[in-house]
Amino acid sequence: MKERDYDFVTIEKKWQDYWEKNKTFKTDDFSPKPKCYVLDMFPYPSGAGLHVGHPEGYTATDIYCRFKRMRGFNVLHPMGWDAFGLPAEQYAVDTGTHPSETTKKNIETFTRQIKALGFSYDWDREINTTDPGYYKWTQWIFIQLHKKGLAYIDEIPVNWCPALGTVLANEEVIDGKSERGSHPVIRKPMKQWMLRITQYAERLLADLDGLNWSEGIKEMQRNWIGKSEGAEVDFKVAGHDDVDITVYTTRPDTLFGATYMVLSPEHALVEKITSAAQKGEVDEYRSKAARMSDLERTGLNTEKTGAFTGAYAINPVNGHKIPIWIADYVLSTYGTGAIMAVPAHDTRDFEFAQKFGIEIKCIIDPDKKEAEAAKISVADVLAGKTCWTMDGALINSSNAEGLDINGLKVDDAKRKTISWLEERNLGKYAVNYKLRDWLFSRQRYWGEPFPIIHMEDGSIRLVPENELPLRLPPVEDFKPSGSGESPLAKAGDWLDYTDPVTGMKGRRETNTMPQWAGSCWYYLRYIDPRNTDAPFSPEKEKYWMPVDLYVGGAEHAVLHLLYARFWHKVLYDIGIVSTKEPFMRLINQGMILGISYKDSKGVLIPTDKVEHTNDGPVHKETREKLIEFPAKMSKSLRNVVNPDDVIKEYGSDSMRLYEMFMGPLEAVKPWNTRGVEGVYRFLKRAWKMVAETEIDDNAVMSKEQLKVLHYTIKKVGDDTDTLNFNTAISQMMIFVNEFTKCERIPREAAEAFVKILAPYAPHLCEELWEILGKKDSISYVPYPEFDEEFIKSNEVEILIQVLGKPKARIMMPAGTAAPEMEKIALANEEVVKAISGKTVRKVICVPGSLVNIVAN
RNA sequence: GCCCGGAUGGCGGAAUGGCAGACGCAACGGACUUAAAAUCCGUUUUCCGAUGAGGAAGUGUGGGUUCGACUCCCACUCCGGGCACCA
Repeated sequence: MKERDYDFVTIEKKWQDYWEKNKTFKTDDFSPKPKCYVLDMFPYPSGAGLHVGHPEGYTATDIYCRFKRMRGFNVLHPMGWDAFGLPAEQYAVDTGTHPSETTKKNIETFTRQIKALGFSYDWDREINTTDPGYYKWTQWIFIQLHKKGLAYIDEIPVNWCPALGTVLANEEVIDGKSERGSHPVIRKPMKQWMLRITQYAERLLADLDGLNWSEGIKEMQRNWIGKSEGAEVDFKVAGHDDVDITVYTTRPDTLFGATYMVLSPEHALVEKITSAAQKGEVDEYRSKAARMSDLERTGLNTEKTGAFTGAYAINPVNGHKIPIWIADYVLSTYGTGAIMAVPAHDTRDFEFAQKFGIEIKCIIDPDKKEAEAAKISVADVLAGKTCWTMDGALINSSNAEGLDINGLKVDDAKRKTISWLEERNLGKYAVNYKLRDWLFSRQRYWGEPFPIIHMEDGSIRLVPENELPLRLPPVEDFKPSGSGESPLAKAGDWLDYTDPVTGMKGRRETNTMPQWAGSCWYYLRYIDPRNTDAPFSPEKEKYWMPVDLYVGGAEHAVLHLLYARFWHKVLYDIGIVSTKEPFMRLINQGMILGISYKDSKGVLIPTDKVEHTNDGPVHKETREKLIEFPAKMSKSLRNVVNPDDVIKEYGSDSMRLYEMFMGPLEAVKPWNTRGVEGVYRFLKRAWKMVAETEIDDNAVMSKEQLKVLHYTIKKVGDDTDTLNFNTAISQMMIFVNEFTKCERIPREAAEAFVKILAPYAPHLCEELWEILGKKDSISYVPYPEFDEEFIKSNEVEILIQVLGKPKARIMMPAGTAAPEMEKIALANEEVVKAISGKTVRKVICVPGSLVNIVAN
């Protein structure tokens, strides 16, 4: 018996140093082995450091990578930093510290924390989006986008936040307030760089089908792209022969029910068609709408407002004159900014018509079954008292010019109406997307400068590619200019440009790119991170792409993934990447919640105000009983768990194991530090089983031992491959429970166990591997094989049920056929008792499992 | 409002349509110890029964399909996430 303690502090330090010194995880650029590219969403290195949510995904991918290496794959597993961003800039505004210093410090903390978890990254490929050697190529890609006509300047209303003195992106505005600081946000027109992502809408939508992503995420992207099909229909305006108004509708079948038209307040034709009598009212409404923020306009306030223009449109299908209104429930940015309103069959139009007393004309006789299911009275619909948006048969819908859709179902009526409109040149089939072009500039310092010069003749010039990177200039201070321009407007000489040939002067673009830019292509740079002549070599790209597994938080389900896919498709179109899609398989790890407490009134109590008694948690001061429940980790609740503390107490192998043992990777799970204790005990038992037990080189294992050993190899291998880490760990616990019964552990069992545990607890297993007398790292040792023969049993327990209720269990030889099973079952004493006095109607036999006797 | 998830012991969770609750936590009982910690062994879904033998119920609710349903279908409730006047 050897006396050794499971000294995780020493062991973990030892092997982390070993891996670093030996560059154990350095990845070959090319290899005859099959490749496997496993990617983590790289973090923004915040000042707060890592919390327990970060390592969840990182641990999962690390286990998978280590497993794949043992299975003979050439694995690419890199890490880097998405290091541009607002927090470092705001800190700079407050303290004058250059964001690069803050960023450097934060990256050091993150690196230390991540390395402490023993992840097998190839650190030689570390990248940083703020490194000029990296953003040189981000700028280069922008130039390619510009050359393809995908980047343009537009004057558009942006989210202007007076308190921050800067413009915010839509994703940084929550409920009309800034994400940071909750300051009010208003709309202000400003010249902005835009990217034409809408040009790729159809491909971004269609190519989702081939991806191995969860349906939920794909659906979110589909909804975001928001494709709809319908028609554009041209309406004449009475008294304005030179004006046509085009509306977009998904319901061309309801044209006969259109009783008014609505233009968005910003619509270009409003001024032209408004009658003198209505001008005052219309102007007032328009200026009111312009002053309103997005929140006020689209938020909780669903009360419909609008103003009549005094003009009338002519319905192309029946020549009826319908009033034209303006209302802010019609958006200028979607479709044509104008709609035909069919109050009988659109809930928004219905509300509006009711409020303003406009005619509601029913033209669909509701489907009886659907009406009943929706608890809607058909009579009310027909009388125009209730809105009906579902299927039914068209009524009152024919004209003298050959259009008759009466009696048709909605779908058929749509088709027929569109062809009628197209034949007469009154309208056409049309597709629309909710997706908008991407606002790509920020009025900030800490981002990639645009490689753009505004020449004094008004032209726009690209910085020549051989002059990249265009570095961020030093500035006096980082405060926003206040006018909306970025702090770069204060960069003095840096701004000036003189054409070396013509002498024409120009000024550099002062906007910078958004944080998304760097993260849109980082997965490509890892492939060839130090290349100074190209973003990456084509040969390496062909070998490594696409990413086989991408793991990250669901908060990036829409924007990051959509933007990155967009850039990738552009790079595909210019021929520098070989795949249409970057990420073949995507997993979103579930959020880890903290334990929180509330009192009977539901008031949240910070964790440091809680005392644990035998009766459960109570409030330290009031002694009131508290309810424990999981909630998002937050500073205010003081329920944030710091990985450093966990590692200090239990070691990083325990931390890794617990993160995976909590539950399925994709599920939302509450953190419970007591649970770490459980996996820590398991590792100690595993240590004892191998390191403190005599190894038996010549052991002959019992049938039961062989079965547990081989089943464990199979189960852990399968579960690791499918990322079901929690059940893999359970099976290894079962293995330890079985083999700690031995006085001497069979070498074969010990070695196999250390190998299958190695991806999960790599430090411990390297140490155990050394104790087992091995010289080299366990990282590339082939994964053990199992033999099905040992897993099969000669005898199986067959459950005998009567009417589905378990009555007896009988051992039978494996492979007993159904008729034989039935015979044995019916002869069983318990069974005879259970069915006495009853007639056997039917016997169901499932070989290897059960017999169910139907008797009554 | 719409879309997507989810609901299983005191807790985290496990179960190709085939023995619900594996594995772990917590709790309780025991061993070791002067004692504690650590460790080891055992018990633990609920109810009836005597604390036994035994029996009944049970996977959010109500129905259905099936010899058999946590699993499939229909309706509903609650919780979480996303979107939100997109015509």
